[in-house]
Amino acid sequence: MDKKQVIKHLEAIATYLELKGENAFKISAYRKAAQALERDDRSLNEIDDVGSINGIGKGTKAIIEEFIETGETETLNSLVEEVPKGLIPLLKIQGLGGKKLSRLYQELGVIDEATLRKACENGEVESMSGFGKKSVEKILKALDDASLRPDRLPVSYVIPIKEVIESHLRMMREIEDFSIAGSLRRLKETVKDLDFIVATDHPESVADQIVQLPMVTEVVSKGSTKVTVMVEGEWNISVDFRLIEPDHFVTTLHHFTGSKEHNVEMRRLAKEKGYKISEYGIEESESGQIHTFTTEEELFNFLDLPYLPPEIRETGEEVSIESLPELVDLQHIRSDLHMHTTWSDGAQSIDEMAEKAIQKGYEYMAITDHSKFLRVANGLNEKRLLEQNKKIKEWNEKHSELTILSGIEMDILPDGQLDFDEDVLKQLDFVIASIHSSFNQSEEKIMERLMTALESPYVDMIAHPTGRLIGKRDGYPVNLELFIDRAAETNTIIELNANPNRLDLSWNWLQVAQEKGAKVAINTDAHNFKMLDDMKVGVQAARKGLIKRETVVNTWSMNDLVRFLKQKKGD
DNA sequence: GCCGTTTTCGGCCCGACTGTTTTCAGTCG
Repeated sequence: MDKKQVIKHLEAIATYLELKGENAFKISAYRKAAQALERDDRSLNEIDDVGSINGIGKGTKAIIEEFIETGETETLNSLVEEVPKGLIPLLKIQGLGGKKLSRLYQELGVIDEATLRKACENGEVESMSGFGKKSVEKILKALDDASLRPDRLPVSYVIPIKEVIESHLRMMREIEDFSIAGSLRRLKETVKDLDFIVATDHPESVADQIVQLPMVTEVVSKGSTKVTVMVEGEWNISVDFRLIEPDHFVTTLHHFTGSKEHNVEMRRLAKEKGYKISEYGIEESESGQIHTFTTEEELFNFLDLPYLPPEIRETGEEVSIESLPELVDLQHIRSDLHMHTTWSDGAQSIDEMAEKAIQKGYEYMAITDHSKFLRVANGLNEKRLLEQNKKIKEWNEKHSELTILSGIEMDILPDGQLDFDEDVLKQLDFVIASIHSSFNQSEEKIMERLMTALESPYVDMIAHPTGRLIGKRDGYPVNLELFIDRAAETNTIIELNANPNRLDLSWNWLQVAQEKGAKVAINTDAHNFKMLDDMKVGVQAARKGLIKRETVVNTWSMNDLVRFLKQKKGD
């Protein structure tokens, strides 16, 4: 029995209560209890008395204890008997909440997708009070779309959509300021929809322009302060625009950046101090005076909080942080240590990549093409690698504004061997080891492969440690505790691969890595120069894990990095 | 269902929009 199971059980109770149309506060009490348990650092065994946790009272405590003891609870069992299981997925349909669904069940006998569809089609739903023609249309459409789309979309899918929308908003003259908000601004790995906050004195006109945008395929709703549209692509995604007066921009942005838990904590804190927060400002409860702000920094400072960047506004715990260490920021980045060129499967030459790195203000960078094992990527053999090495030396002699480190992204072979011998690796400035093959091996075998790389004094960094592609594949099985421990002990750098498909290692494990003293590099793994821009996404992901500037080796000077790498080799 | 030196009852974060109503409940973020 572990904590996750208990959390799931409490959440299941909440969902069933919702379907019963129970009191909303009762439902949220169960959800709060689940969250409280999740947020507690301790494992289930380490918690003496769950009742002592804030948010868990007598009732929930009894349920938790019953569940731990017997693996089930009377509460959920009777709920399951009362409420048909098939109703649960129907809660996801826009516009159907617990109350309405509960009525559909009780009055029409709707118990699952099929019966709901039938009740819509034969006119029963439309004839119910509170429902009408439009409700039926919406439900039917949702039922048709439901199977087409995953619940949440990978961040790599939505970033380009966000950027196109931004380019249109930038051209609208009546918009004073705008920003992405919501979970994309917090850089969740997957998101449900997009939220934009738009400051304007002409909301009607701007709303008219927004619904005319070329990517908009459907207008879901259009009011004086909010417009919701659908954007079709491989998957459909809904996009909200909040149109607000410029004075309210910052408080609205904060509000809709969330997370929900963050907002709840902020409001609680504000209330303690005698204020009331809404998207329109912070109101003094006594006098009714409303404060607005020009930056989010001001807003946080007003409540005596340090500036909390969007990425860390997740669990609500961040609100009680007393002081925040200096987190890594895009401006701190001095290099990119993982990229490819036309020598293997990249699209640009060494010169072109270097040119771009100079434009970004980097002081140094590493060229790390694939090694010979990766034939599909035109991996370099020893001869070509040393040729490239020579070319890079020549480049460095001609240029003073940037130094290129000669590197390689060397495969860790399926049998655990490294693709190059030590006498070759010795001649390089920066050696990356990574796995691109045999993902389906056992965890034991995968760990053997990773350990070989970690133990080699010539391997400086492990790239994309789990091999995952967000929303597409899970990656190979890694014992991350073990991996991180050994990386920290051997001073092997752990990569945060900034490619939005990867974000590997993930922020939550990076946080563990930092605690254990491991060093991190944020790299783009660029295969063309546009991809060098992914650095900003990588930095966001790192901040989400509260990664400090000093933990990230590519914020260091080149001399500091070279010294660190030498030490590792025992020189 | 949880919580509390403004408390053991009556709040619980707050506001907008839709679709259905004739003033608002339900849903959503």
